Amino acid sequence: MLLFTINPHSGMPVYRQIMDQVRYHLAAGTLVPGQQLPSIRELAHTLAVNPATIAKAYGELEHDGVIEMQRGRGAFVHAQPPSMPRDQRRQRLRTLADRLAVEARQVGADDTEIRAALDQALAQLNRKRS
Amino acid sequence: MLLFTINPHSGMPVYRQIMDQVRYHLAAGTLVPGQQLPSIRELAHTLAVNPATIAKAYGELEHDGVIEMQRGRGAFVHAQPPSMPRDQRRQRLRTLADRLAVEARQVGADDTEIRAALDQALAQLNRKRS
DNA sequence: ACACCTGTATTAGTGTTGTAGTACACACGG
DNA sequence: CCGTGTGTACTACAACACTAATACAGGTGT
Repeated sequence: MLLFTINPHSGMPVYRQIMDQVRYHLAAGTLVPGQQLPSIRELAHTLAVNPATIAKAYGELEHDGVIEMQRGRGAFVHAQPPSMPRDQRRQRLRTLADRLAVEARQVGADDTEIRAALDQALAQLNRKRS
Repeated sequence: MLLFTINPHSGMPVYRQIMDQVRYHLAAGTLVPGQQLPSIRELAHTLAVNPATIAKAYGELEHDGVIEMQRGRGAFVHAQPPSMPRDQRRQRLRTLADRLAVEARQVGADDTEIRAALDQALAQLNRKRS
């Protein structure tokens, strides 16, 4: 199964597209803790990009505590997901929610529309999780 | 009243901090359609940055239809806010909501926490609006 | 021990971003 | 008409981002 696809002309940097997709699949449950990821070289080959680009994506993900890399073995999604202290998590959530709220208001959306969009996004993640 | 404050060492570009604050105040109702903004030079002076930096922020905001600039007169928030077609707005909201959902899951938040954070963010905007 | 897998480090090139400086052009008010 | 406000256009430059190329080093399995 092909887990990743990239668009080199999308304007978004390749390494970031990789990161986003790992995060997405993790949030959706397509990737589970402990699971092995494609090796740097393998993924670089199938996506036709330089290994250093994948290495950068994986390196950042490791720095964020999302995945774990072992020489000679490969890359794996971290066994126990990075758990934030509740307070710090609350603050982070507020930052993210503020951003959504402001940008949504910007396009003229009201509270109901915004909540509905969030509900749909959460529902889709939960559906894939099953 | 001082409407803007910036942190040159935050890592986030100054012009983007300006943009975010204009958008925020607009969403919160602190800035209302038609209202005049501080001039490029004036704001540049009070924030101690180069006028071109403010010009860039204002320029982008104008390109996005948020504000309107007139030579010799000044900058004003656009009279009628940019209204998107419903479909396009729905799609945009989903993109924003997806991002929030994925990043929130990343820090281990569950649906209830996420919804609560959004409710708080919306409540705060509505409160200032009054 | 060896071959082959893995990630790591270093260097470099190319483009873009962010800010600054400076000079220009239009609009208003005396 | 002229001075002073305004936004605009241009160049320059340092910093960073992104990707690539290449060589290195540790782990695994036979």
